[in-house]
Formats: sequence, C-alpha cells, structure tokens
Amino acid sequence: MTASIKDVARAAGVSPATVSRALGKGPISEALRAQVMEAVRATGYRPNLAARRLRSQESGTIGLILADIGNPFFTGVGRAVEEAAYQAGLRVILCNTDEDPAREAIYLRLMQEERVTGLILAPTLVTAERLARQPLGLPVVLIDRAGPPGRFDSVLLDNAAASGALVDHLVGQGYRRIAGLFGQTSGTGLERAAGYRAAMARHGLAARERFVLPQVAAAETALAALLAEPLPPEAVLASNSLLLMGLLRAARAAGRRIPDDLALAGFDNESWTELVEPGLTVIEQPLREIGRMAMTLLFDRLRAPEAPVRKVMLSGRCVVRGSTARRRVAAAVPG
Amino acid sequence: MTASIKDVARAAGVSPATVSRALGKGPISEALRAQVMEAVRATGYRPNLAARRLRSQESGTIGLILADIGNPFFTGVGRAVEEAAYQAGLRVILCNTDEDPAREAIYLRLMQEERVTGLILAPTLVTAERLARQPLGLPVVLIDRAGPPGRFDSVLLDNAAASGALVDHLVGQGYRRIAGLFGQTSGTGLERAAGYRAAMARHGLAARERFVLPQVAAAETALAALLAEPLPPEAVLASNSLLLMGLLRAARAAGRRIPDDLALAGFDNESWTELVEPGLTVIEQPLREIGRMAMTLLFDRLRAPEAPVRKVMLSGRCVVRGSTARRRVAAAVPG
DNA sequence: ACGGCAACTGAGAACGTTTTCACTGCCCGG
DNA sequence: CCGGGCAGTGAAAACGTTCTCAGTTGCCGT
Repeated sequence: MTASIKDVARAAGVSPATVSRALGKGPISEALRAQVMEAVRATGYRPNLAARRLRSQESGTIGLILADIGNPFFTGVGRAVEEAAYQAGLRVILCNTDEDPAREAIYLRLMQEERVTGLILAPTLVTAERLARQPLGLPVVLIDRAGPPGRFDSVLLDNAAASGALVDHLVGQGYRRIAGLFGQTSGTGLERAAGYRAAMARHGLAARERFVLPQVAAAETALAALLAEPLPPEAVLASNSLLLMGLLRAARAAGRRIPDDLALAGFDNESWTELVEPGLTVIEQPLREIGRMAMTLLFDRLRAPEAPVRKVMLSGRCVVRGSTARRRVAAAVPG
Repeated sequence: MTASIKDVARAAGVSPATVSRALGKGPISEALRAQVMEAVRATGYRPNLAARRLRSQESGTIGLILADIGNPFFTGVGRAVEEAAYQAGLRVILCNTDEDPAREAIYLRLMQEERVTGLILAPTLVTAERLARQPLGLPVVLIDRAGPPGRFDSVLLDNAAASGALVDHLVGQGYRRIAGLFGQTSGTGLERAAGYRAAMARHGLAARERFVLPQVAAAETALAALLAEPLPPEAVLASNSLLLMGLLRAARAAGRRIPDDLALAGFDNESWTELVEPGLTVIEQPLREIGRMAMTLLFDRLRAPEAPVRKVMLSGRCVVRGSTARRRVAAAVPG
C-alpha cells in the first residue's frame, strides 16, 4: 500500500530505527538526517498514526463533545479549544450529540476506545449524573454545564449573576412583571432560573418561571400561554438563544410590539440578535476564554491528576439593545 | 493501564483469539461467547482502536473538512454526512479550515496519516488546484465547490440556475438595475456570478458585479461604494449569507428602506433571514441531500475506484420574502 | 467401526511504529 | 598507550489487535 518506515529505511540505506529518530527526536547525525528526509520525500512516506499511537501508548488527541454544533456558542468555544490544542500539538476529535444521551453514551465509549488523553464536554443532566457514578477513567473538563458538585473540573458562565444582571437591568428600565423561560434538559437552565428567582426576590417581585424543552416551538407555545393569562408579563427573559428566538416569533405572531407591549432579553450574542428590529438585549458569553480555560484546566489535570477539583466561573457581558428600552407606561390603563 | 484482550482472555479462561472472535465475527460457540462477554464486563475492557486499525489495515473513518464550521450550511451538511457515516458504521473526523489554505494542507496531511477510508471536503480554490496536481491517493468527494473539471466526484448546488432564478424573480418584480456581490475565494462565488451574468444578459440588462472577500465588512464597504455611484442599483444579490448580512447592515446604515429603496436577495436560508424585517429572499440549499449524496458518491467510489467521475448538481429552492417585494416606482423621478 | 467433514479453538505471525539494549568508533584524560 | 565515556547506529522486542493455520473434537455416512 503506502510506504512504511521500512521502505524509507531501505531507500536511505539505514535502519528503521534511524528513520524513526530522524523523524522524531533522538541522537542522529545531520548527514543521515538529511539523507533520511530525502528518502521520505522520494517514497512519499506518511507516518501511520495508528502504529505510532499503539507503540507509544499515547493518542495525542483530546475529545470535544458538544451538545449542539449548530449553536454559535459551541462552535465559538470549539474553535478556541481546537486552537489551544493545536498549539500544544494535540489533535481534537469533535463530536456533536444534539443533546441526546444515547449519542453521548456512544461518543463517550468512542473516546475510551480512542484512548484520548483528555475530554472536554457539555453533557446533558443525565449524562453528567451517569459520569459521576461511573467515572470514565480519563481526565474530564465540563463546559457550559455544571455536573454534580465537586466532581468535575468545569468552566462555566456565572449563570446566576448573569440572570440577575438581566433582571436588574429590566427592573431599572421600569419593568415589574418579568417572566422567565428556561431550558429543562441542562443544568444551565436551572442555574439561570435560580439566578432569576433570587434577583426577583431581591427586588421584592414575584417570579414567574416556565421550564420547557430548548426548542423554538416550545418557547412559542409557552409565551402564547403566558400572554393569555390575566396579568400578562411586561417582560420575558429566555435562558438560551433558541428560546429567545421563539419568544420573538411568538410576540410578533401575537401582534405585540417590542418593547412597548413586551420587553425581551436572553442569552448569547448571536449575529441575528443585533440584526432583528429592535435589537435584542442579551448576555454575551466569553467564548474564547471559556474554550481556552477548558484547555488550561485539562492540561493542569493531566499534570496533577490528584489536585483538587476546580470550578471556574466567567462572567458574561450584558449587551443592551432596544428590546429592553425604558418602559413607557401605557397612556391609559383603566382600573 | 486499561485491560487488554489478553486480560479478558485470562479472565474467561480462553485464548485471545477466541475473545477477538467473540467480540467480532467468526465461528464461536454460544457458551464461550457468553463467557467472554462476562469477562469483558468484569474487566471493563475497551478495545484499543489504534491496535485494531493497525492490524486490520482499515481505519473505519472518513474525513470531513469544512471551510467554516460557523456557517449553518456546513453544519447542516456535516450533520447529514455524520448520520450517513454512522449508519454505515464509520466514524467521522471533522475539521474546520476557516478558508485557510495552510490549515487545509495540515488537515489533508492528517487525513493521510490517519489512513482515512475517504474524504469529503469543501476546498478553497488554491487547495482544489493543488489537489488536482498532487492527488492524495485516497477517494475524495468535493462539496459546495467544484474543483478542476472532471477531476473529482462532487456534489454541488446548481449555482448558475440558482443565481438565474434570483435574477428572474427580481426582474419579474420589476427591478432592472440589479447588482451582484460575490465571494472571491471559492469556485462557488464564480459560478454564481456566471449564472447572474447569463441571466442578466438573457433579460437584456447590464451586469454589475463585484468580487470581495466573503466577510460582512467587505460587503458593507462594497455596497456603500455602489450606492454612491451615479445610478445606484435598485436591487443587490449576494452570493452567500455573510455578504447578505453585510448588505443588510450597510443598507440600514445608509438609511435605505428595504425593499422600497433597495431590494436584497441572497443564498442560504438561515434562521435570521426570516426574523429580520423585512424577511430576506434567499435560495435555500438542500443540506441533507447534499450531505447524503456526498456519502453516496464516496461509497460508490470505494466500491468502484475506476468508475468515471461524477458531478451531481442539486437545485435550490427560492424562498421569497419581503426584501424583494414588487417594485413600487418612485412617485416622481425628474428627468 | 472408520474416514472424513464440520465446527470450534489455540498458537503464533503480522500490522508499523518506538524504544531499549548492545555495539562500534572516536575522543579525551590519565 | 590504554580505559572510559559519548555519540551515533542497528537489532530486536513490544504495543494490542486480527487472522491464518493447524489442531482437536464430535458427528455422520457408509
């Protein structure tokens, strides 16, 4: 088939060991090294990674398992991870689970079989639990979602603070009846809900939270229901961008003007949140920092397997746009 | 470290060969198979893919090299490819080049070293050329971008027809001065430009085309320049979603109402094209079909390495929205 | 009852590397 | 002038599989 190290050795008139040394590290004379390189060129030799990995017992690879590759948050983090890994001479196996625990299980098994050096993942709630009960036997760093406390190195947005910031902002703009819509499949939704609840309590306001599947359609029906209630909310907060999109669509479908009839705020500063009219107020996550920090935690863990578990919280940035403009009290509300 | 097949063999009281057969295919008694499976469970054995690949001389893996993982077009196609590969029992190595020829070169080399079974990629112009001159020695299917004619199996949108459909639509809506903005790094931009040019000629209209880097900012400056010309266009067509986004931003920045002052149309039915006011008219690409067809071509090529090269063109769907509403002739244009 | 065949199992080679170990010169200090 | 590193090189083992080949059964047909 393709040329092996033996073919190169033959072509260069040296032993396979010498070729290996010329390609990698090891004592070798400059003359022979050049000779070998020439033979490599002549034969079109490409090292066989499978053989290399088998012999050296290290894959030189880390796994990156993301919940939704269509979500700019994850692609952004993924880019940063890949970049950091590449600089460290590591390859990345990228997998997409679409929030499906079955696919998560498949990929986790794959990572073991690939003998990856370490793993960065954004797990669903059930998989995080399962992982805590049955460790994989390899270094794991969680991103975006917290697992059981104290079990995994993780790098997260300070979700509670971010939700709180949104609530504070809305209250500051004059809104009082603020509802919250949260995804129910990940720990992140729960944390953001908790932050929302705490902030509302701090302001002496009643929380109104709904938990739904993280899908556009789910948010649409949820908002329709909220708007049909006796005292509909003046503002709604969504815990991720899909839900926020659903809110926008449903508000428009219901003929509500934004922000006059209904203010909206959410998470993730995707390009469309700016292009839409009015622009949507969102929490922007530090994607690159999250990715880089995840790699840092992973490296540290590899270096010190028994070091205490670390949980890094990065804070988001509140990007204020028209969807949460100061509330203009309706001209005349009888009663 | 982790348990090997020998450990399992010892635990089950059989030979390694038997364990291998129990796990894979091969004649083995039901009793022993159960016995082995029990030992696998007891030892927590996970097969070592590196060893398996080395011995069996097949990676069970295909490569997928995409130009921009942040682009919903590519993530959509990637999903379909991965799904089809998984059903065929193949893994996928996913790489993102960000349109950078240097990174393409790195990943192409990686694919060779991983001994992938086949490769699906969306190359830049220069890499497609290079690949035609120096074949990789493994089956390659191009997606989204045509390489040198007759050299690679490929699956593409019928770009010329799609551009033509947009022009026809605009003309039908009453627009005459229609400019086109095209990406210059990929073959796709060129094809769409050609389709635009041909359609304009068919209608007896003068083509006005600009080639720019496929970036939002590039489109913004290009449109600003176009609008500053003596007879600014009534409509502009963009060859990809980034450029379309730039057009929208620049039009708004210039205070042009859409579609009254300027109609817009482009490619790729991303979620924001619907959410924006007015909705943008776009060509929707059949993402899943493209991905599936790419896998089909790859399988066929593996089965018949010497079969003639195939080029599959899929047609897009024109999604009409408000950005190309029928032209209302300005009330009074002196002269 | 015996040869042969089918079904199953084990021993061992092989896949392409890296790495240990041993060996060869050679230089240097004594 | 001789012994001891030291730098460079090759031989061979090892990594964890799969697969060929050669048994070893047990069964069937005659």
